[in-house]
Amino acid sequence: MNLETAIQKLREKGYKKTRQRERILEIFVNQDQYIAAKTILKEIQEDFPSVSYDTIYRNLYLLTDEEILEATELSGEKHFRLGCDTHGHHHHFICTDCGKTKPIDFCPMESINENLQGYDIENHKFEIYGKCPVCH
Amino acid sequence: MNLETAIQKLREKGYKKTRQRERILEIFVNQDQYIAAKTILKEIQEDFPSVSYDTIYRNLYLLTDEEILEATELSGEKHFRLGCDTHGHHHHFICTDCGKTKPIDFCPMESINENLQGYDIENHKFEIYGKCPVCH
DNA sequence: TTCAAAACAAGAATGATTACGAATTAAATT
DNA sequence: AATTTAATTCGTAATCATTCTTGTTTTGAA
Repeated sequence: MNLETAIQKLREKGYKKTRQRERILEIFVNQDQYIAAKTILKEIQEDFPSVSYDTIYRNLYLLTDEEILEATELSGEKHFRLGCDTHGHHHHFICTDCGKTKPIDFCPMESINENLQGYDIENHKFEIYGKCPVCH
Repeated sequence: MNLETAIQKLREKGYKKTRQRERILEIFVNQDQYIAAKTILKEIQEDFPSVSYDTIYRNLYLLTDEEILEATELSGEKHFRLGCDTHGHHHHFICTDCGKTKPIDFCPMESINENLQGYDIENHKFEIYGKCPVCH
């Protein structure tokens, strides 16, 4: 997903293009890793010293709802990354040092052969943690 | 894992048997589900009105470190449950209503066939969320 | 240009979690 | 049983991420 596509996607839903929102998107487009909200805040503040957490969170959640970003919880903080829609549904290897990720196409739900009759499955999470080749 | 085994395990490591700690363990021994820290606090307060969060968290983390409990993050709060060491390594179905769990023996790491050469795998998480038969 | 909806800023509020000094308690030792 | 000491708890304050409130500004369409 590139910047233009994302902004177009938002525009179609009636969301406006703002400089802050664009800047937030830029950060994600340039980095293939999960990023914490406070890290985003710091980066944005370089261009807009007065952005508030409110703006950051509002946008991160909006972008997540619109499936432009994906969210996960790492050590008690929500982290976000650009959704790799080219892969469709997928999971991640996540580096516990640098936060960089590697998409994993394998989905356990395809192979699972457990009796879950009577259970209403809504969602699932599969993540592998460790050190990427660079940090290792 | 029963109460006596757990306390014995702690004693061997030099940890003391306290009434608060015993009471926390009791709660987990009697319930097969993930429980939030604040729920534990409330229950303990019935017997010890003056317990503090410090005591709760200190013990929950101690028990988790000693592998008597398992922890996971549900909707922004840490939840704990008794580790089912009878099953060895396993995963869970977690009911998003009542928090009750069903162990899942299937482990995706056994079936995965992804090229992760160069990656140092430390850990993984696989959880299925949904409604259990009772809540469904 | 005008205007309403959307978005933002500033800071306060919330809620989970952690930290800390003083007091208490378990368990080993005398 | 009394003493010792290290672990543990209590009470409270602090921290940190996140959410909320209110007033102001910006965007994009008419």
